[in-house]
Amino acid sequence: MDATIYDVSRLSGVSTATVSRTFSDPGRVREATRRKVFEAAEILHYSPNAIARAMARQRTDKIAFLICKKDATILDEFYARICESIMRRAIQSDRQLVISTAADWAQAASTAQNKQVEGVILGGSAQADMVSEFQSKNIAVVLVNHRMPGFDLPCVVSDEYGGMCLAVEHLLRRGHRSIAMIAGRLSPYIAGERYNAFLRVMREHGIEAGAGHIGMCDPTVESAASAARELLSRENRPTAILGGNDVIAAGVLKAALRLGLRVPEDLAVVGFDDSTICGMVEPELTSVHIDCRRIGELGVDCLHALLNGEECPPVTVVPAALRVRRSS
Amino acid sequence: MDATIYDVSRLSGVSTATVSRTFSDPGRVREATRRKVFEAAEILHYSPNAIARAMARQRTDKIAFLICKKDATILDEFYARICESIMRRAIQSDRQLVISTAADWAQAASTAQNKQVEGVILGGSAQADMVSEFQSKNIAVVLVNHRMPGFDLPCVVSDEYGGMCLAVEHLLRRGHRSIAMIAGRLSPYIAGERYNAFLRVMREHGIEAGAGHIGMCDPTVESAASAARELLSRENRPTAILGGNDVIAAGVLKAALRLGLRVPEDLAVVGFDDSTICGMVEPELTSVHIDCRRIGELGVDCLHALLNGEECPPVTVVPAALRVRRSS
DNA sequence: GCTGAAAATGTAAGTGCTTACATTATTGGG
DNA sequence: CCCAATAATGTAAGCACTTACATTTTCAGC
Repeated sequence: MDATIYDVSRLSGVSTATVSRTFSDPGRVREATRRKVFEAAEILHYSPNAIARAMARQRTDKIAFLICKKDATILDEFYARICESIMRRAIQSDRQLVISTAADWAQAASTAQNKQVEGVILGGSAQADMVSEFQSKNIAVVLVNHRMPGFDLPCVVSDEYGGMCLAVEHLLRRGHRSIAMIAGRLSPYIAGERYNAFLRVMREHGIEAGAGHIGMCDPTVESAASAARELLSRENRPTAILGGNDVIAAGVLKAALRLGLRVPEDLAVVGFDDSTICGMVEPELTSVHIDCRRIGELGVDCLHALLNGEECPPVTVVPAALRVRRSS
Repeated sequence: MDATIYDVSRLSGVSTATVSRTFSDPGRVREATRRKVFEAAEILHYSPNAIARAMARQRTDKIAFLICKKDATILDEFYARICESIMRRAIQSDRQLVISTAADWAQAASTAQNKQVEGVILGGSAQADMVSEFQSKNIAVVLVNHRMPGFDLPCVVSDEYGGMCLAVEHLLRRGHRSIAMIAGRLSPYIAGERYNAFLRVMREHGIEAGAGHIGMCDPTVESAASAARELLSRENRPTAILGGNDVIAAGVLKAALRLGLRVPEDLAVVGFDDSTICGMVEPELTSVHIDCRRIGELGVDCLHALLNGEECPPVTVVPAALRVRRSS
């Protein structure tokens, strides 16, 4: 049905090899020949068949972005941003991108196994067996927003620790002494970093933060709101609350408003991720900005390097920044 | 490097044809043979090479979801939801999914041309030349959340018109007479449907809605807020405002709160899309729920039908529903 | 105009699977 | 126990490219 390289070869009067070269390495054929070939191709509506090319070349130039369902989806703005950025960068690097959710991890793995994918970027907390499966299939793996000690995988993460430090220091500078934190059920790695940073900065300033300063909730506004209500109805309630992410912070805001507290006068609220939510709520949320774009780009770059046998730093940390808004 | 069908053939003592059948149509080989083959495959870590299979079969079982950048991204929760759903359904239908943004429309097209993709689902307002290009390449096209009169393409859309009717009727029932609408720069099709529905229902109730009842803004909270401020500072300000989507509604909410208006007592606000924003803001937003999940599923099903040469309804309308919350 | 190196092109053997067609094995009646 | 139908398997020709290697052209320098 579609024209093949043979058709073009015949019409243009050159060999199939030359046609092939004309398309994959135009510099190697003489100007005049090239023109003849393109002309014939035009007439026949020919365009190279990527499948056949992949077959002959033994490479697909295809990479995948896998999001682990447990703590992440494309529905999370956070991962959506990373995804966007990966898409863009993949295109720049002349690679096709396949996106998949780990729900179909089996499928993802088989896609990969079937040699359709040369490397994968794993977002969210990947599982060990996944990773080793990929490795055994000789598929390059890069971790994004996650780390797996023990596995020798390049990873690019945001500076969760530093980000949290910024947030806490900001609140301390504003005079807050009684600061609480409400953690959602984020991935262990992320949660750990933030938690440790919180504790350390507090301690550095001579404040011992105990269990009374830590709330826990599901990653929904309502759950966060009730956790906040709980914290805020205690004897000496905190004057500032750090949300594990912006959704949680929004929940805190809600709880505060319902309790008649003014934000930021009576209670300062700080979120994490700097998602669009921050601008939606009233007052706007101060939040720790994560450079998702950069994370995605660097993820692709790492994979690219790996696939080209180049060096690639084992850990890349993308700096976080604090976006101060009206809620603090 | 990887084991091929030949290796398995040799080790198991059957022909390559039988090995092939064992994997692609196990029912056609005898139990005993099948076992032998699987055993050999296990030992050799063999798994079929999808590229080669695609080459031989002349089909890839691959479809694409293309989002048109102009008025949509994966960053829009709306499209993210559709995307998720398409992913899921594609997997169920044993099809691989490629996702792409129309920014790289050229690339998307070439991917498709190269015969890697048998059909595409176009999200957002597709362009005519795109579509005809696909059609000329004999690639099946399904439109999602959009319609293109003149092109004979199956499309699945949400009942924008009906959804808006629900919203307006709800407000009228609540006693509102002076209802305004703030439209963002949505795609012409969507905006049109909603606008017409608004006007019709108003007129049906004997209210002539003129330019004074229509605001326009960019699709950002701030822009929406200032548009709302403008409407609300007029002589006889509206008692209810319909946002073109939830972001806009959130902006309206902000403007109202800043002007000291109570919601819903002084002003009712209704959004569109029923995104997570609705739950984030205070008070929670009443919004028209769009069944993104269903849209995605039906999109895939349509494409599936098309590819199998089956019948497929030219237009599928997914009903919308009103989620009443505290803001109205 | 001749020569040899470099550039351009051609030849043909893969790449790993599917499948039409040919061949062989199985089996239920008679 | 044989036969024909049917099931199971085998043979080998694609599928549309790439590329190592062989051959031919080109052309600068003499």
